[in-house]
Amino acid sequence: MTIRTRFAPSPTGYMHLGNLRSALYTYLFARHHGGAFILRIEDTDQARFVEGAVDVIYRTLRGIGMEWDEGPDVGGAFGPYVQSERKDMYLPYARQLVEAGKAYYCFCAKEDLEARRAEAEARGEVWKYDKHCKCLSHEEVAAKLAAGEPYVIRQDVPLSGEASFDDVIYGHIAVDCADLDDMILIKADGMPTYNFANVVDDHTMGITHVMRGNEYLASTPKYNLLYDAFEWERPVYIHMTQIMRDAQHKLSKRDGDAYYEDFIDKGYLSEAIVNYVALLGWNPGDEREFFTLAELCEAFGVEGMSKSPAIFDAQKLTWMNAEYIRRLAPETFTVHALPYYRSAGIGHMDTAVLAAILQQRTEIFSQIPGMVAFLAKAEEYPLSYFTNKKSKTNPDIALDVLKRVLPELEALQDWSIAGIHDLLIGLAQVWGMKNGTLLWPVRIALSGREVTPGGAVEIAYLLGRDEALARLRAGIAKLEVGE
RNA sequence: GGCCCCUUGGUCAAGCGGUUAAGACAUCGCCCUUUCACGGCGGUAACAGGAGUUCGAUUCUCCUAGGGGUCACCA
Repeated sequence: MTIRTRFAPSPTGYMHLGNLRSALYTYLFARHHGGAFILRIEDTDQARFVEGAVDVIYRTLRGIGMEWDEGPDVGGAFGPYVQSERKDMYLPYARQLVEAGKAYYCFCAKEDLEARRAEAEARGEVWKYDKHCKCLSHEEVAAKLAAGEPYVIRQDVPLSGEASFDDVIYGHIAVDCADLDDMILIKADGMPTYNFANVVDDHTMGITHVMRGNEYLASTPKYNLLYDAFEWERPVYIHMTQIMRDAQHKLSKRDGDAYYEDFIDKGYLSEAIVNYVALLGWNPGDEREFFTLAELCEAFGVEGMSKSPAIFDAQKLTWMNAEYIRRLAPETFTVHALPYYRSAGIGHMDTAVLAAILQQRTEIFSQIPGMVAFLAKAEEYPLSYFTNKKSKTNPDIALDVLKRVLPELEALQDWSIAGIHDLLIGLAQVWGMKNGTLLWPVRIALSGREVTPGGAVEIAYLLGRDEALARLRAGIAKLEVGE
């Protein structure tokens, strides 16, 4: 048997990380077993439909490399793959169930139901549909139907007995039929409910393994009653955990950083996000942490899936992203960094040198402008920056050093990294001082910052001769004035 | 509230009757060093609680507690 899995998102906006991970696991499971991965769009709720959301789904999945074998835009033998285009196929299936005595027409008005529910709750009872309309005779039903009375079709759940199934991750799940409600299959508007459409779609599309969030765990026995009523073979169920923001709340839309796009915008690498998310709730069984999508396909298995929810740790994602950045070829780093260079006003500077000083220090690309702002524009700084114990320097020493360094640099022919480096290090040696004693004041005067990416040499080079010398002179003037 | 599920350091997480209870992130300290970062070395830190079963429980069972999910003509 060929394994067939599906990812069935609702087009309601951007790609939530929880959804992304569900899609990923579903994809990985199919690929690992040489099966098919199907994309189905669940858009039965037109009220929640968001324009362009389907494209977001396509773009995100493809951008990551998760290609689907069947779906709305690529076709397949089990189409259509958009639920709204399948709306006519559900009612016949529901009628088939009515014929078989596994479902029934219900004419109860919404208001009546709500009243009865309120009564039950007032008595402290749990409301369950009372099968009021199940007792209607064939004639009564036919009459109401003929009269055009609005109706829904409900699943007829046995009053007693046990409904159970075995989940791959959670094991045996059993619930008492007495606790199950007669859920609505077809709504008054003729459209199927999500639950019913899901069962029909999954079966008619030949889905063998249903992978979905564990919020469906408790209702799955009900789904299976439907499969049984149709005499369809039940799929294998794999319920997945949620991603949490903390122990109490799941990662949700209002956290502002629950979306894949949010992280891309902040300068995270797609590969790092996917890698991190894959590890949230799954482990390969060995010590590996870094995986390409292909490696994930190879390593993935349900044995490694966790049954308890995982809390999203932005710090670890950031660490992983930094690792991915460090492993980039310098040229690739530059491709990602360039937009940020431009916005920081240093787009004209030597990208090889920028990469050399920034790549090891960049955790997320959006940090770059803040790190390099001083290169584009000199910043105010206090004299206290010239004091550093380890480098054995203070404003007096700094003034002396800078005054002696300035003419040497002015005379330097070769304004390159090597040229500046050899000159400065050479001077420190000749003058018999620690490298730091000479380099610290120079770097402070050049950058105006205590902490900078790169050292005095790189900064002097990037600034260019004129600007570097100007900043040195300004530093000397500042030290002479003493403020 | 009924029903279902979950519970190893701050976080991810290994473990599947006998371990000094891995590893990673974070954190702390030291080293390297031209600041920071990178890198190297090391430290702190966990089996929710209680009964069983067993020669022996983190591991199996039950109970309690805490947390989550679900009880719609929403998906």
